[in-house]
Amino acid sequence: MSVDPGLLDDLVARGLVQDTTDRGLLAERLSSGPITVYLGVDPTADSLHVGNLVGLLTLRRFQMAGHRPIPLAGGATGMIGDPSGKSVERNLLDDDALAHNLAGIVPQLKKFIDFDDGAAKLLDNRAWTVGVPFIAFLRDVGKHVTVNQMVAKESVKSRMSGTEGLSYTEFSYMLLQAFDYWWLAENEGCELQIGGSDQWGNISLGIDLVRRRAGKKVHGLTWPLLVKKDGTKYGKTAEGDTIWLSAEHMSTYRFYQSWIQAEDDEVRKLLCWLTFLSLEEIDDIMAEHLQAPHKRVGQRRLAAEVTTLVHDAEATRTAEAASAVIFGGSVANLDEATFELLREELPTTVVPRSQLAVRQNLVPALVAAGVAKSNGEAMRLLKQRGVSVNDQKVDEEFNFGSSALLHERYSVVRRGKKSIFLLVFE
RNA sequence: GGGUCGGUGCCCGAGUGGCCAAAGGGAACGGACUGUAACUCCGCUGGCUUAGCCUUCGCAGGUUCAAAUCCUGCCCGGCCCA
Repeated sequence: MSVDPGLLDDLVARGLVQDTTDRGLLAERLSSGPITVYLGVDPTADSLHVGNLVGLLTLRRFQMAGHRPIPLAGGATGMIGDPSGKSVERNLLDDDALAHNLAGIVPQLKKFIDFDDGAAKLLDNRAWTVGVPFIAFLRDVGKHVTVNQMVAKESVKSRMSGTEGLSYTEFSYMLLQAFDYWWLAENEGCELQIGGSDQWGNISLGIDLVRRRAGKKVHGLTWPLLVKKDGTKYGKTAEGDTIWLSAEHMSTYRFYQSWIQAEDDEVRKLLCWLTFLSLEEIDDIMAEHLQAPHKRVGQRRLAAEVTTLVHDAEATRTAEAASAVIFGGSVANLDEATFELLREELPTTVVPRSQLAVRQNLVPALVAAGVAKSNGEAMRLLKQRGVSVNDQKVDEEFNFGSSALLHERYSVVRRGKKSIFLLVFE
């Protein structure tokens, strides 16, 4: 089977390479034939988020170049908690939570990788971890690693000098991950582990373990963490919410919008990292974007590509349609079918029609709909002219009379310019 | 272990008995501008049944008409000494 020899150069050009083990050796190995590459994802929540997306797509890039990917669900490591990049000790997940999280994540892992004809393999490290006796682990794994080595890792150093401390449990995390690499090297012929740059310490420890215990030379590659230009972690919307891949956690409309709202300076990088567009195509898009930034060509393409990848083309179409409606003009002329579509995409609150009869006051309605967190905040927003109903600015005197309903049941409530809520009276 | 300084709202930080829901800055949020942008400017930021009441200044008690502010104990951190 042949492989694409340009893979590593492409990854570098996309800015997806932070550190690698010996670059020359890795390049040579990658171009000489298919390699088995693994990416670990711990089930810390029941859905993946954008942070995981970079890794999954990178793994997919390896597959498209002819290599064999192993997405690894960290059922065992997820029970311990990785201290890397974490400033505080984490709560341990119980079995139920873990099973629940795995059930959510595994289908997402499958979505990005092609498993036909054994082209890839999905594994859970519980399979080879939970049954290992403690004494055996200490003898077979612990003996090959010095505490000096472990303490020298940045993730450990920062926690030891900080105020939070580090439990022995989390301290041991890197041994488990190293053990995974060793197991995969022995049993799956895995020769490369990839991950975010915060994983470098864990990956390199695994490489050492494989060399000492199995006498094999394996490789590692990390990409920079996805951060904004101000240095804060990406993966949050403007409102500070995590960008989830699951439609249950974040509607496809909001997912789409979170890319539309990307900053100009970040679009190119996001296109490189989160789409399979070629660099030439990306350059063309950016050139067009710079001609007329207000058209948001880059953001639109980014949002469409990523939404289609994570959800599907249909989700992209409805999100585009919803966006056009919401940001395109007055909401008053929309037909009923469009409202039913928006209903699925926007934060929607169903209000009993009986509330209309009592001429429900606006303030509690705003709180109930999630527009404001408290009556006080609702009052403040109203006072600042920050709320509109069906594109009409309203004040606290406003009531949801029948005149406020479109098609006799819908009211579109906006907070500021970008936050939008739908009320349905039934 | 001893000494010492400190722990205040989302974050930083002022406040050392009443005028404190607590200065100032950052961040967030709303408004103007704009490209669903950046920059800039303005407003605003505990809750409530709002002339008042409730919760909040590390935790638990206490003194006082009144405590973020004083006292006691405890927990946590910085620095110095051992």
